Amino acid sequence: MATMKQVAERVGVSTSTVSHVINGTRAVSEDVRRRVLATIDDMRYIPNAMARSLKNDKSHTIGVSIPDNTHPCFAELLRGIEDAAFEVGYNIMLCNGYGDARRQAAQLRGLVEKRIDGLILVAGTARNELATLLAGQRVPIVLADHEVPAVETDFIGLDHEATGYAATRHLIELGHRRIACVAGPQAEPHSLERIAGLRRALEEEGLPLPDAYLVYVTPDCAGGHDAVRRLLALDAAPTAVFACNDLMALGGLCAAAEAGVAVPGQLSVVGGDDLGMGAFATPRLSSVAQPTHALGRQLTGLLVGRIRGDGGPRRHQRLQGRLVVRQSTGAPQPR
Amino acid sequence: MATMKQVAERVGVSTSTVSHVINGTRAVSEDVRRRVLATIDDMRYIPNAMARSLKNDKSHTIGVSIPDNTHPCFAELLRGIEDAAFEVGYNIMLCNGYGDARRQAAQLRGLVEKRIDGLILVAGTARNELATLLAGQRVPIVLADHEVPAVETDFIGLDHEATGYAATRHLIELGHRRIACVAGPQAEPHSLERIAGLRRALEEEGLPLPDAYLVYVTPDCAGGHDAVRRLLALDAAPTAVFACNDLMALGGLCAAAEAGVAVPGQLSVVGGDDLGMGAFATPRLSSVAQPTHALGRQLTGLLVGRIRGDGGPRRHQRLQGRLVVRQSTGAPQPR
DNA sequence: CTGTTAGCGCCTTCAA
DNA sequence: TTGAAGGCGCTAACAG
Repeated sequence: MATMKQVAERVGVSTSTVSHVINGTRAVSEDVRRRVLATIDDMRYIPNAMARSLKNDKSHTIGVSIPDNTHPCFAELLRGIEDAAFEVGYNIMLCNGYGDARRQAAQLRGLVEKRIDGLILVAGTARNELATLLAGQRVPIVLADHEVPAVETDFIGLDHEATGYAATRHLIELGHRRIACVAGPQAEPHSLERIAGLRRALEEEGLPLPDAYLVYVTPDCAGGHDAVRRLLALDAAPTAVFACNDLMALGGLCAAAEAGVAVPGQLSVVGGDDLGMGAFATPRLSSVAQPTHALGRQLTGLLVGRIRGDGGPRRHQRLQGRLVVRQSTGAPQPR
Repeated sequence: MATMKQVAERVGVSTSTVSHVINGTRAVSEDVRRRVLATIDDMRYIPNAMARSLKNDKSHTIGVSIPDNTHPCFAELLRGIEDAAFEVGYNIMLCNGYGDARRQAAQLRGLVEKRIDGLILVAGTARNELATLLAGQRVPIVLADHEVPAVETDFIGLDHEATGYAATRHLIELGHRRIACVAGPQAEPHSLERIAGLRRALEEEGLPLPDAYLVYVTPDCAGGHDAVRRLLALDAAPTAVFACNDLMALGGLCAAAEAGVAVPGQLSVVGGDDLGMGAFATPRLSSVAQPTHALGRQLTGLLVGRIRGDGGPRRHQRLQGRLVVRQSTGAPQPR
């Protein structure tokens, strides 16, 4: 691969002249300029960003650590990040942590070695283990959607509590009083926050949440299927279910159909993400849409600002979701 | 951030000694070794991989260019790539091209500037425009699932023709004779290949494919919904549909339900990816599962091999899918 | 067993 | 308008 030196030799000028032509950083005679440019083109010279980075201590690369890029929510977040990063000339290095603290630590270490300018971190389940690792690094970090207690830095997330509240409120207003909740693993902060919102809505109306109505499963279709199957088998089955995420809601819809339970006639189901395919489920899923893509963009904007030296107070913000009513929720049927 | 020089000064040795204890590349007295290590720890020194790369001309980073990380198939592919890359100590830089040749070209240029060691490229729709750009670069490239006519390099993809054939064969064996196809955009090579497989199966049985039975739409749920709605409105509606991908199949299921058409009673639907959520659709979707994760791993393995200097003949291979029969397909109902 | 030296490719004063 | 030279942080001969 051609280097700047080779280009310079071929044109018969010094490397500093070539450098200045490339970066437009000082006046160069039109003749030389033209010849340098022509030679660059001819030799297919492409500047070495690593060498450049070594000088100015900026890699124009940001690290992104998420639990799993395959999950639709993270995929959307990642997309928002990539979009915004591209616009401002940054590349992203992707790491999937899978909630494995050891793996995540190894990855972060690698990213720091490669001198990422900043990090967007979705800490996932392994968040506490990361605190020590992160402390004492000079790399700007923006926390996405998962707070890390011991790390004091910018945070932008979704308002999961409000999401749980909005979904439950919707069910209550339809007239439901026997409302159950399908939650992800107990250790998952999001589920916990959404459950808190549900509880708040329930308590406002003096409605109970029996233990049997709160079921923890894996946060995917299989988990949701399992949970709703169990709920429907209860003596006093619920008339409505709030699933903390759409994947579980979709699984729940499947379980209801297989049990011969009409949705929304005998059971209302509301999800919590508004994934694209939920809109085409049978029946079309009501859910609380989250501004995931916007979250990615905002995180990136904030991080790049910090990299460029924006001081300003630590930001701590939660973006609001929006209830989307479709066909999986309705008034409870009188018997 | 601490540098090697600072560590060396503090210990009272030369930088080369520090370098050698870090890399274990020559014998160092146990005493010095211990002191160096302690100081590294103390100063929180982390080697600068960029400086290292500048010397040995290897960044241990590979570029991944895909159309859209949000699409479940690409998400799964990406995951396979990241998994395999992590295992062999490589990082990945992700770029979403969105089928925009200009954007993709800009991204690839950026990746080359950052001196990626290799590239995994899913060329998407913009494949021809990339040919010139790629030619004349020394960067090893592995083509994933989309061949690029003018670029002669390794290729591993999925056997879309066989997928179309298998899905259609399944419908034929169930007794269907009026089989329609929901295809993605006409320009999309995958759809074309899958349609070719469908045609082969149809022709073997002397079955026709009327123009009205081949409908091109956007390759998502909305497209599939639209297509099936139109197919069901036909005078001679099909009794079975092969949707070239699962998203369209899911949309089709939705359209059938809304039209009051029983699946699989009055209409069989088979998809072509076997996304996770298809297994929990109503009814559970029959599909042709694709080894997407394995594809990602193989691509990475191949690329890393090339980076390390594996000669060997150019590889050109297609991985086979596997029909998964669930509940959305059945024998046509006699009337 | 350890240090000195010469770059890797680029940018950037300082001189001319 | 242009060049020479030093250095970013690290590795790898080459000497001791």
